[in-house]
Amino acid sequence: MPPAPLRRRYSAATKRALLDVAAAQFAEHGYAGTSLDVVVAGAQVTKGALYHHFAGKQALFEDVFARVEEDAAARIRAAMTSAGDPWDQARSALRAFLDVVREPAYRRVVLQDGPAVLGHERFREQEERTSRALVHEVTERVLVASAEVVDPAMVDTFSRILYGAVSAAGEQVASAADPTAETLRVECALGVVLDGLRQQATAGLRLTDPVAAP
Amino acid sequence: MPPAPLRRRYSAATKRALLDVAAAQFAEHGYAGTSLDVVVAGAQVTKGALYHHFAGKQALFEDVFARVEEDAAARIRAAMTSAGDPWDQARSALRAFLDVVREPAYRRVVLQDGPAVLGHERFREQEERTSRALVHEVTERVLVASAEVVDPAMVDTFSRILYGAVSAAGEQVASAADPTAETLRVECALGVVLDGLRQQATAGLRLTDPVAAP
DNA sequence: AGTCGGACATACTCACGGTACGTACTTTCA
DNA sequence: TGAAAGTACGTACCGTGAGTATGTCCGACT
Repeated sequence: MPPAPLRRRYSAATKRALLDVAAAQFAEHGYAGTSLDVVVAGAQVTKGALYHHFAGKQALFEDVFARVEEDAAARIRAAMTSAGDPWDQARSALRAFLDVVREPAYRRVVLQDGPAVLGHERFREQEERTSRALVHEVTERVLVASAEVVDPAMVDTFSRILYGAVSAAGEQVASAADPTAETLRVECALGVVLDGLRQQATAGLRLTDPVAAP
Repeated sequence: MPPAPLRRRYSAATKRALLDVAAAQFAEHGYAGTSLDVVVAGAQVTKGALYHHFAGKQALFEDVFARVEEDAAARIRAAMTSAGDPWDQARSALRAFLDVVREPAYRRVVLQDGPAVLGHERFREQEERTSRALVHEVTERVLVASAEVVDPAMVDTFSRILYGAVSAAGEQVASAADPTAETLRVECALGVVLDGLRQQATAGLRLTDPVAAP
């Protein structure tokens, strides 16, 4: 059965087809539950094509991972631009994230399989360029607007902790029986935390690096 | 009462040997990187023994996972009993957790491979009985000591968020170039968050469920 | 003393990731 | 313009490793 000559000419199309099918498979069945035979069959090609475009299963997953993360970050960023006040920006970003984290694809690829497949090292590298960068950005604006003294190292530490808190909040919302109700609770709880920071801000908080400080 | 059946004792020994070897392998090479052939060879038995004691690779991992988590929770709990004030308890528990999370075994088995292998569902079930229960306990004591009104549903939401924050903090410490220095920053950052809560507590915080509230 | 069942051992299957090699089509260049 | 080089796959195959089917030994109970 001679394959359609049309497909041969556009290799970018086959690569995208592979990525599309792989993304759907990884999202639905997870990394371990996805067979490359199924992927290539779904993309109407063979393993030769797959291994021509990707170094292996892990590399394929990494590309899918990056696409999912970038897409999510873009949407959160879009939902954030409107507000002017850093606190409002943080709040709208949180809301957008709580929406994103409810999608099965993001949960499966990024939160569930991501760390195990990529390893902590590569996982963090990937995050650094997308969602973590976003959280870092928002955190920095909030902290600068709140504290009198803000050390860059502390911004990093703070943003990572907040990122963990927000991720857990997202997981909580996503797995709740009533996600809408849980969203309210989560926003309330995080609101209390943020209010706590805000109160300290008005009291003249100084966020210095305890290591560098004399 | 006649002495313990000899048969059973030998059987228990082989099972423990399998668990020991498996724990070491999973901790060092991860779930996917661990071969059952290596495990049974290390335990001086064959696959027949393994599949007699465990339903499969995943079940074996789950037992290892439970052991690692229970061990960690026990150590944290032990480090916590001394202090009397809920805030101090929370602080010492945090410190103990930051130690635990720096161990490769815990990082690999629980944080990295856990969610992917067990799935979110079973992962949460396992957590519920150990570390999460601990965090929930501490959170409840702190909140009850702080707020005038505390809704149980909010305690759950709060503890999950705090758990995520602490986990991220642990990850941050574990992967830092200078873990000791990063520990100081993390404790400082989390201290600020806790102080924020404490200030609101003295101001008469009421932590009601926004869903149930009229 | 039989025999029943738990605790393994042995040998095998099969799915799946990865590789080696061949081939058609395209581009390059003398 | 025609041959050489390179691209973009297809085909056939291998090794590994999880899981299974079946046999067997031996302590325990009747």
